[in-house]
Amino acid sequence: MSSQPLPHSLPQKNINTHLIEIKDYFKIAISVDCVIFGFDENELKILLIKSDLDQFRGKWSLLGDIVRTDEDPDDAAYRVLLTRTGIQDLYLEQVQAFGKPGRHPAGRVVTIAYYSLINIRHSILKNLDNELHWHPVKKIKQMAFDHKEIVDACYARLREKLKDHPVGFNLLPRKFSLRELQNLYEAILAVKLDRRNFRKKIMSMGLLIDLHEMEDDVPHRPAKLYKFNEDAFQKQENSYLGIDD
Amino acid sequence: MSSQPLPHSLPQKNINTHLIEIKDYFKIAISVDCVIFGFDENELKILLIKSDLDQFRGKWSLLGDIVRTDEDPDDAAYRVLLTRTGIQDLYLEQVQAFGKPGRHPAGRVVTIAYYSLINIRHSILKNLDNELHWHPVKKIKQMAFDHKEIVDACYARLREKLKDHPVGFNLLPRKFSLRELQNLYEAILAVKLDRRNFRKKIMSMGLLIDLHEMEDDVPHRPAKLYKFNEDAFQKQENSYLGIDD
DNA sequence: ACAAAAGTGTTAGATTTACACCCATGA
DNA sequence: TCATGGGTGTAAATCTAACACTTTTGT
Repeated sequence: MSSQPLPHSLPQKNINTHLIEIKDYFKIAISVDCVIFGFDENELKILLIKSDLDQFRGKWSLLGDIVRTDEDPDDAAYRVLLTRTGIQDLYLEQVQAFGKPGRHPAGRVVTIAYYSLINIRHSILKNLDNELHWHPVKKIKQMAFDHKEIVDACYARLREKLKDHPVGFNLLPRKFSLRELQNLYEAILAVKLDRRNFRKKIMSMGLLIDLHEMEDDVPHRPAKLYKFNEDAFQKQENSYLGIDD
Repeated sequence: MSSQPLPHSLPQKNINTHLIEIKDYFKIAISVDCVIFGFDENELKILLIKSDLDQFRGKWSLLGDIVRTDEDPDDAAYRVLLTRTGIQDLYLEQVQAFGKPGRHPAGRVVTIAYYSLINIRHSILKNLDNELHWHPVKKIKQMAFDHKEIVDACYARLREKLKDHPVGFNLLPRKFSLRELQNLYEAILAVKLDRRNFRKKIMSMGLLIDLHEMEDDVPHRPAKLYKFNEDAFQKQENSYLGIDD
């Protein structure tokens, strides 16, 4: 917060004000890295791949790729996700860029981190992808590159998001019980929730459609099944933004 | 959310798993752009510069620069801020990357957006920077490049941040009255706040130190002056993270 | 004395939390 | 019939929101 004398040489040219030659700066590559969250066996998991780089042999890394010369980074992230999971329409959100020099041994690579929420059951992981595995988030200790830091940032973002926005549905199958939804919230937020209060809160959001179906093959009283009310959700988003209404 | 058959050609190589040649991808430049917030005349303002690029002649743009080949993007943002405002220690937070192809006329430039909070009075804007101006956020309609979009994203982030974190102090002088602080909150959140409730809430945070000084030269009853309690704030942050305590 | 903003408590309403019993199913 | 989790309501506590008068200063 302290004032400082200005350096003597102010920049006379600037990328936003003058058309300067930027070809000398084309020394940095851009990649995307995806933290793909899934929910299985009451645990929040992320999809990782084994790195073959010497420096990181045996360590796990995120799924990512170089952004092509004419590609929108968002599209690159969607491409990685489609290629690896086979899922086309999924929840994807950019988190932030990571660009410390030295973070990638192949050269200067600035990566843009995304997180994605998918239903594990919908993903088609090919056999040849036997280096792909779902890891419980809680158990991930170290990773290749700065990917642990990226995972931490994405997980923190997901937690914050979930507190205010109903994104959790993207991690569940189309039909789910309130218990499954609560397990999901408890796994992500790492807290225990009161069952009655949770149900009241979820129901008051008005985003569930009662399917009038029951669980099957459970060794106890079966639970009712619901689906997410996409239309009601869209309407809420719009009125929140002052578009509708 | 629908499943799709996998494309036939899975990538056999990947930037995170194999050491691939990335020199062919060195076609993209990285820049940083800073949304510098200041608070003056009870308005939230941002520091902008006139663009001289033909395409954007007369339009306002953010302060930014190319990230140097061996430079951490965070450092590049600090560099831009120091160079332009003369302020060394300031609040800076990365928001996200913007990288649509075609967003910059000089070529493919992916920019990392930051926002910064400064005390306008501490900034030293040099005379030769007569193209630099403070603009009320509310009045900014269009800008050069995709900078309006960047400003919107940074302003949204600031609003969210302010709801839970006491970052507003960075915009005020060291000594301030509760009225000034309330004006700041009202300007950023674009709401009217109840004076008594606001004071109660702020006081309950325990982050103000009563300086036992009064305003001067005001044509009405002078207000007490406070300063931000940096130590108490740090202690709170630490205990929240489970470090201390 | 007047204008202008500072300072200060209380009450109603809304939200959040804590908590215990009966029910439906499969084994 | 037993074990397991499903389903449900109420009361206390906390937080939020609404609201008006007196005080201090400069003019």
